[in-house]
Amino acid sequence: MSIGFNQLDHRVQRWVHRQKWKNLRDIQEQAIGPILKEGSDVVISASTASGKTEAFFLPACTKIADQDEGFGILYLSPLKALINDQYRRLEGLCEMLDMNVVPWHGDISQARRNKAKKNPSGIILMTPESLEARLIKDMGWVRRAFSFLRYIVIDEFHAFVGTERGQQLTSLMNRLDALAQDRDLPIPRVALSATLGNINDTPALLRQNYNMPCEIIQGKGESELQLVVKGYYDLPGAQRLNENALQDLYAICRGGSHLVFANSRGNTEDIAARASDLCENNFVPNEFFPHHGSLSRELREFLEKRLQKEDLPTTAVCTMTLELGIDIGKVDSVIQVTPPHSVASLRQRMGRSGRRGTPSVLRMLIPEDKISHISSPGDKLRLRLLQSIAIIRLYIVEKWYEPAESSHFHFSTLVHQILALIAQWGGARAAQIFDQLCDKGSFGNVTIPDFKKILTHMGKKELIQQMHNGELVLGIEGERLVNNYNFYTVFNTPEEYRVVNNEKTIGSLPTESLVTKGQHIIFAGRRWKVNDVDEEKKTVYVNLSKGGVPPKFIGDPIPLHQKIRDEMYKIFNTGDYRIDIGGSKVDFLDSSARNLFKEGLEYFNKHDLSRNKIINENGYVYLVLWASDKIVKTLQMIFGSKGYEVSSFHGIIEIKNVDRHKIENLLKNPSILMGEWTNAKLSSIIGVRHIEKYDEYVPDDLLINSYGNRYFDVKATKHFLEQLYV
DNA sequence: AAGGGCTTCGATAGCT
Repeated sequence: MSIGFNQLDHRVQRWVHRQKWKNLRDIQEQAIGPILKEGSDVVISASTASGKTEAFFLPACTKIADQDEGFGILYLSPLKALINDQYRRLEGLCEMLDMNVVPWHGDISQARRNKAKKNPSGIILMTPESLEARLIKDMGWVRRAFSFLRYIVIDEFHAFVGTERGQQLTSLMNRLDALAQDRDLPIPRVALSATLGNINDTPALLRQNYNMPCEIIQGKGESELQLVVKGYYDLPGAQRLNENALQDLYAICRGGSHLVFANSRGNTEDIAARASDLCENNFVPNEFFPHHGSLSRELREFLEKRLQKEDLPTTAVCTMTLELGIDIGKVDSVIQVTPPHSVASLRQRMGRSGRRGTPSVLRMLIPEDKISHISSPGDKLRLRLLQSIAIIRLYIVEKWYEPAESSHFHFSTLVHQILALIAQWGGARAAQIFDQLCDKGSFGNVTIPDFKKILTHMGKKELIQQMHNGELVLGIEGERLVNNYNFYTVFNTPEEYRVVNNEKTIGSLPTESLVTKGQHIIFAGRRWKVNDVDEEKKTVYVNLSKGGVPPKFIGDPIPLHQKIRDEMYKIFNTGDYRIDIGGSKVDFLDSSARNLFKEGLEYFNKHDLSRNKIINENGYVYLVLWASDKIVKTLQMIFGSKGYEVSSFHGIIEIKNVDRHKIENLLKNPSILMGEWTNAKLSSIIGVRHIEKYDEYVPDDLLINSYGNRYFDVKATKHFLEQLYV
């Protein structure tokens, strides 16, 4: 083997030999030096199943091999399922080293935790929430157990970036550093990630106060890809996937191992159930199963295990629950039904396909409505197809994907961390809290006046109170929040019904889905009749039955990035979507998708949409701007504030009963149209701004600000309009 | 008329 390999502990080397690896992969080789040196943070970025985990653990375990006191490695993961996977993968290596490894999350038994608690050593695998709980409940133990900690490693780091949980995560790491103040250097942080929008920004996201260098290790590019986009004609207003597409999907998947991404839980359920029906009609055993966040853990694990069995044909119809690195092996192909929402998630999904030596295969099935008198310009432009093509081109040609939005304020999480810090220490001074959370912490964009405002407000709401000596302690309401076990999570959890069949929980439904007794529903890929709804116990009882449609699942908006709309416009403007490979143009649309594209392009040209921005049809003025959803939302609010009846769909703004010239004049005079509006002003005319878990404890003016910056962008809109007619 | 995801948590009572 290599020089790097020789630096590994001989027991680690023996483990590598036993895996029958001929040599270490490139990233594994590269990681050895920086990890062993312990003098820097490290980012390891490579595709799924590229050996990232080993790239970290081989050298890290070498380093802590002979340390028998205290945990040497803290592994943090966004998913319990991932912790269980990693535990299984680490067991062999750790046995070889006679090293402890302990999984620690909400589903791990008390007995197991107590054992680890008495004798902390080796590797601990945790969720951020579990670490939060330990810090609050037993800081003394954490201080002792982690006093010889050598590394903190975060798996699927990209899943945290820009989110409330990400803020909590970095805050937790800072709080660990603060507990270990006698160390010369802070504890090295290692991020493992598949997709990082802009990798050079990652070090700053991993550690805010930046008193540690950071090494970046990047895996080689993607492997070969095969790809086809298939188009379908739907009846106008069709709600469910059309029969032809379903038949194709069945024919593609039957007998193999595939992942079908269908965007919504409702679609996922519908497709899984109807593909199962096809199996039944064809007298073959069912091989189609749904996988999403509302299904019980048992059902999900059953499917994950089944996917690992290579000889058993299995198709998972899934949402993003199968995007992250849960161990399911590689599949023959990925099928995307209806357009993806982002390049980043398409990339993530593609990482699931491509067995050893074979290219990854992507098929997109994109239905569009047959044109009728109710068709909107969005239908006529075939925007679903166009969006699919644009995302593919950005992925393959531009090799671009959305960077995570890391500029949000997340005041809700700040409130949470203030409470957590006070609870952890029993009390703290305002200056200390600011120093740790804001100045040196993950809330660096919060100013001192804003921080003071938040503390004052928290006092008013009895979350905290000030002692005579100036120290802050929990107030009555603060005690109530912190002592609820729901406190450790920083994100919102909607109220749900349990769905029960024969005393077994098969999943949960949001209470907003409003299921009623006697209703027939599709759930967990099967058809049921609702026998009873127990409002008290929040339980829905179901029995197997026939017929039915999926219940309503309610989701949040997923805004489309400006770059995707730019690409969509560019494709129609040039009239060519094909990809240039080695000087020849490669077409990846089937004949009906090509037809759909042609129809869209004809409509684009008919209305001269490379110059013209307005279509006047069916009593509406449609603004076809090719702007990001954020800009569209901003404009929609502004037109709304002027009294127009306005809505938007697929990025096209629709205004009812208005003269097109009036609107055109406004678009041509951005400064008049935009007036004195700011993000905050727009946000202040919205009724309810509570989005995140503890927003109700955030002062209103701060909330107006953060809500405004999240959903609107007046500056970008102004800039966009200034470029519109030049 | 029409579109959309996911994650997680402790202690104890009361039972086998």
